[in-house]
Amino acid sequence: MVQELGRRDRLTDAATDYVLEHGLVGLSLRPLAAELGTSDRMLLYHFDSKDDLVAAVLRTSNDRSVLDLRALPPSADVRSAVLDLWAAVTTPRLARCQRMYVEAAALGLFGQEPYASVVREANRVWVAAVADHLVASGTPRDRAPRAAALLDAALTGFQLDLPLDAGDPVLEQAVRDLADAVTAIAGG
Amino acid sequence: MVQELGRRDRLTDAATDYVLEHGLVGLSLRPLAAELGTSDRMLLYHFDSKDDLVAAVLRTSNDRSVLDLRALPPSADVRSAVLDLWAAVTTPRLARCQRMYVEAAALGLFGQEPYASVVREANRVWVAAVADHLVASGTPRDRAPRAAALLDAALTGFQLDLPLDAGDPVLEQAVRDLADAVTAIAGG
DNA sequence: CGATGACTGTAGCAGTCGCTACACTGTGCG
DNA sequence: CGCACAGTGTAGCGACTGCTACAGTCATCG
Repeated sequence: MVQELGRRDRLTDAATDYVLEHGLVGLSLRPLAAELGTSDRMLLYHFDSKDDLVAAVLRTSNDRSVLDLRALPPSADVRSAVLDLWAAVTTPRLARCQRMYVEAAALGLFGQEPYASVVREANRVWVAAVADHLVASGTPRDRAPRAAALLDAALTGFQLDLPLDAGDPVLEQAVRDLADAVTAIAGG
Repeated sequence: MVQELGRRDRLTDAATDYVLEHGLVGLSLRPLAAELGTSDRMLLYHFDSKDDLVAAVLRTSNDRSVLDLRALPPSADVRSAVLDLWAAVTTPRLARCQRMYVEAAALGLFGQEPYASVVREANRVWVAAVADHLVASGTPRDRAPRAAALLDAALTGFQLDLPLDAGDPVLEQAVRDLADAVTAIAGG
């Protein structure tokens, strides 16, 4: 039993990759287990229930997101901070995480657990990281929460429409408008 | 067979109410049919498949949203247009529709049909209605699409976080900031 | 009248779901 | 050694899914 302590952790990691690809909604233990080279029996052994596993996956994905976000170097000014954030968030790796976050948040909209509670915490941590990046890029600390609130909401909204009109020039213009808006909040 | 032409339509309406309440994700024909005083057998007779029914429900909900939105009287200026829009969209009746839209959009994120295609169309119509309201409230016509794009994204994002931090003063401040931002786009 | 077609109830199919009972392996510890 | 126990495979339970086959009931129309 010494084996490896990280058994469950490695399963969580692999499961997260799978769910990021396939989505939360149709998620079923048997196909997931098959892709992981194990069985549903084992997943329910290491996690206590499907909800438990889902919660772990959600947290792992969010940890990755926040890690990526905090790895960003400070931007030259607030305006480029927004543009850099948008660029980061549309990176395939981060976009997947964001997509799953949105999915989880949508499920949480109807109060369904474990989504609702995990999403609440995830959002708190994520917005804090966004605010920190804004501060590191020249936003006064007391303005950062307001700016981050608008910025986060708009970014989420953009991402929701992304597959609808990818590459739409109106969308790209809206991102620039958002950058100006955040700059105004930071500077006013 | 003369009976009433609106058979399917009345079912669609009632089904829409049910889905707005219970969400799309867990949706199952039998409980829905029970609440509607019929059977799954009948739902599949009037609609050809569950997907067909879901698409009808999605369209009905969106029609209601857009109808409500277009019923709004023009606002005094762009800034109050945004605030009025936010007020309208947080109305219980409209909030439910928006919530389901977000859920459908999230499902569409993974390319799942019929969500993806219906949501695309719904978004197009909705954003157009938002743009029209901005124009009616003093936004120059050529600025309206840009303004509506940012406004819609931010509103959607706010709604996604609404159950997380309802009544949060930061959120309310962010709405005012959004109003200023849209005003800047419209006026610049 | 008989026939046609819209509509509905019953009953069930084939499949999937999360989850569990049970037997088994291997390893470490006394 | 013998015991305990983490980990694993097999097999299956009961519930639920979308959907369908089939047999009917009615009003309408030739």
